[in-house]
Amino acid sequence: MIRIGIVDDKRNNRIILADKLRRNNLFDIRLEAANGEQFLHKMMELKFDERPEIVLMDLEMPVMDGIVTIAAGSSLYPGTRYVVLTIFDDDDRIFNAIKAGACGYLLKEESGDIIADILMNLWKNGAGPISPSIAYKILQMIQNPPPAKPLSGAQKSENLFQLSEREKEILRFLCQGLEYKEIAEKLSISANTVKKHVINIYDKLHVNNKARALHIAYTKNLL
Amino acid sequence: MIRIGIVDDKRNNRIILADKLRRNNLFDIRLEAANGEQFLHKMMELKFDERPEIVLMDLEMPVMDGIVTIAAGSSLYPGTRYVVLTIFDDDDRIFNAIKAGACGYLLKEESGDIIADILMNLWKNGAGPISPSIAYKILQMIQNPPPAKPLSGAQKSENLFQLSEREKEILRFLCQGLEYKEIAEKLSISANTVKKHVINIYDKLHVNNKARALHIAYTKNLL
DNA sequence: AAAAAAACTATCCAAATGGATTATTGATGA
DNA sequence: TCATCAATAATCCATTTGGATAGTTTTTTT
Repeated sequence: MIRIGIVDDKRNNRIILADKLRRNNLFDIRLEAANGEQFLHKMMELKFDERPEIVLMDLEMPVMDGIVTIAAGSSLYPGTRYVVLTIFDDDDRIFNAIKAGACGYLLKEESGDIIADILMNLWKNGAGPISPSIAYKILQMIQNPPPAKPLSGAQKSENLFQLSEREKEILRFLCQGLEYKEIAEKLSISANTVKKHVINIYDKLHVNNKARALHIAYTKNLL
Repeated sequence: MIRIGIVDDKRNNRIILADKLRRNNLFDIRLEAANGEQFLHKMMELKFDERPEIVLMDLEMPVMDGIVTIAAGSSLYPGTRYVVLTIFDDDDRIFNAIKAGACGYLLKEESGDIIADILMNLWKNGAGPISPSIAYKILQMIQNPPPAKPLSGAQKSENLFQLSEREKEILRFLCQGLEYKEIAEKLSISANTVKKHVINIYDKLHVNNKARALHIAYTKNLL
């Protein structure tokens, strides 16, 4: 049984999808959530070996958008793979999702059998479902790297989490292991302010402690 | 009819592949070569509209290696697309081949039908053929760009800090943002013990807080 | 000029962390 | 066999952190 998570804001969609998957006895729906916030929260509460191995993620959601959710989730819980589920075959969004850490995408209309097939394949071979047009975009990206960028691996991830300049600055200090009051001194502000910034950063990254924030910072190149 | 070229040093491979392709009447094998040198020579002798539109290129060849051949060929004859055919799916070579100008990458074991399908698709849509498992590898390369390796030799920073197995284990949990008692639970030991280990880790890394320890862990690949 | 974001400051409180010290057990090695 | 070391565990104590809440002041945008 493959442990599956479903994130979609429409309750009906979740039910339909869960039904499709339950039809053959290969999938165990372990987690349902109506938005990213809820999803991350539920993931946190699950033990490692209870977390879904594959999460089907809707992109069009209120509260916390699917791409941000994948970015945060794939950093925090690398044992889980994310497959985008969407009604639109919109290359750009899917491409962004993939950069955020998704390993494939599926259209919602696909039949239960096809979805089941693809998920099985993902689980067995680690090969995610990727449409030819997406694969081609990826290729082009490698062959023609975006202009005026150093070809060294580090590319700035485009402010996926909407951190302000000040927040990024403080995140960098955090990564260096400075304490609130040390950062405060460096910036000539109060330690209370630093703390407030840090809490705001945690909110934006959807985490609740320094280690997790740094984990995202390092793995998503936020520095 | 799509004009095809096949470059492989094993005569037998060329024959098998040509047979696979000839089975349906879509492909016209125009050029065969046993190595890069020979391939480029034959290309030169052909008129523009006789040259293959797609070349299937083995990588493992004597005299002139497939990657160099693609690099040269794609410069000299941009009207021809190159698809790498190989038995190995080794990340570095894929990456190099693609940088050299290959527009797709196929494993030799793929069935004739699949190869035919993919080539047709390449011809019609310009979308390069990529086996799912290869596509996934490319994805991963994009998602985790290989860290620009700083120095030669001692890449395998073999336990530079002399951490014990237990300590490394605990360091990994720390990086995931777990607290002492969560780690304690996972390992079925006391939180006090975890704390002791953490302090020992700090000693070995010569740091005095979590953020600095994680900084070293991430930047020195201790995970 | 008004409204909306960012940045700044503060206080209270609970929880987590770090440091130092002491002690038992089992495994490894000289 | 004796010494050492890794792993285990506990206690005391000060400091740091996380969370909630409530403000003020700049800056930016509309």
